[in-house]
Amino acid sequence: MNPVTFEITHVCKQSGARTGILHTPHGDVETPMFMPVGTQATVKFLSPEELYAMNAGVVLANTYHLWLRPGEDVLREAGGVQKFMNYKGPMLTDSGGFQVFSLSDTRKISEEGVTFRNTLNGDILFLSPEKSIQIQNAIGADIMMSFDECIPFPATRDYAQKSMLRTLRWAERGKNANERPDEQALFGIVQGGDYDDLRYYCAEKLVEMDFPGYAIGGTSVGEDKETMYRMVKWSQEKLPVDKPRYLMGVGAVNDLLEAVSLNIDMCDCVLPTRLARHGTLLTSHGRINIRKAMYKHDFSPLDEKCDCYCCRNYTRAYLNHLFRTEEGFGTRLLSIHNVRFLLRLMEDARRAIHEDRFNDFKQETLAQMKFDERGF
RNA sequence: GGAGAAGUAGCGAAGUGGCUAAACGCGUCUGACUGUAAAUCAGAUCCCUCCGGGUUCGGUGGUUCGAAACCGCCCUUCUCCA
Repeated sequence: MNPVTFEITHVCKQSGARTGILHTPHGDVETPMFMPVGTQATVKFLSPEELYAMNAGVVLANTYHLWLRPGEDVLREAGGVQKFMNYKGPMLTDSGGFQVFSLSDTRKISEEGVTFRNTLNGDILFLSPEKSIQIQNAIGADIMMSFDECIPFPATRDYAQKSMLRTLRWAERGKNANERPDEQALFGIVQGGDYDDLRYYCAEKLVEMDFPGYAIGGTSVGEDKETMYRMVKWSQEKLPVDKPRYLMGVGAVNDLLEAVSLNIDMCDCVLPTRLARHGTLLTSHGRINIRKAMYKHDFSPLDEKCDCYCCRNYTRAYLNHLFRTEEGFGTRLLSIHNVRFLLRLMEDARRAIHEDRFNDFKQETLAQMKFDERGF
């Protein structure tokens, strides 16, 4: 019995994009959706109450980082990450696969797994598919991810193939290692770089293993938009229609809308919270940096169309002041706004799909945001 | 009134003869950020500019091939003593 199941509720007649419901042990969430990232068992600067208030749904946590601190023993004692951080909604853990990419300076990959140099204290660490699942079982999120290798772009065909085949073997090993299959669902991850046949092959092999959901990895690692969308398109073509599709690490507005067009149901990204910490906010007219002098005397809300706590109560001038004085409240307010902004974008996307007008919605939204050539 | 110390770019502060248009910090301005080693990082910040050029280190007059730096005078500030 799969702990996580998916049902499609509508397919847009105009675009083919779909809405659905993801059923999890911690509640149902509507798709397509955006998932905020809480790497170290906290979405930086946001409380669980704030996440509920903005209808956050699924929240991510990270296997590698929680393994280092506080350690799997603490997570077990706590009764899982949800109890630990007091988040009552569904959660998902990334496997540490992204750290194979992002910590590439300090790691070595072998068939057995990946050796990391602990960036905190220099210790040698070893993460394997089995170990990743063991830790993810301790963390206890509703959805676990296969331990994969997220390869850089560009990568040679030879390397992309070898890595993808190894990621497939790791997926099989991870699946066999899951000790809580009735409580925690494990998703497979499609890799294969920028090579169509590798993407197809990987997806087909994963489907043979029969996962309750499938992710697309190895994107948004520095490639251009066209390449990224191509990789997503290839990756999802061979996936079963009735299983959730998760595009990993994508959160720019235009990318999210493109992902929905490509039948993606779930996306996650650190972008809204990171941008917030750096003073950049998302609005229906594009990105702006609140530190700019032009906002010093601007007593309008961040985004007049936004329904978030920040926009309902505070002005650009006040946020400008909070950022210039480095007051942490400003970081919290912008984080609330940016996360809510993307959640609402997806709510609007779902509504447009139900109304069979997603293509129109996408076009209108992007036009309003005045994208430059590089994108949002 | 006497003794001493100091005046460097928006601010603070290095620099005591050429490698100095002048370190560094702050401030200011730009840009970046996509499964978080990121409340971070990169660039700019005397003026005009494409190469390049033009004016600077309280003021002024000197010394020198060459001065922010050495000398004289002046102005200003600070500390201590009366």
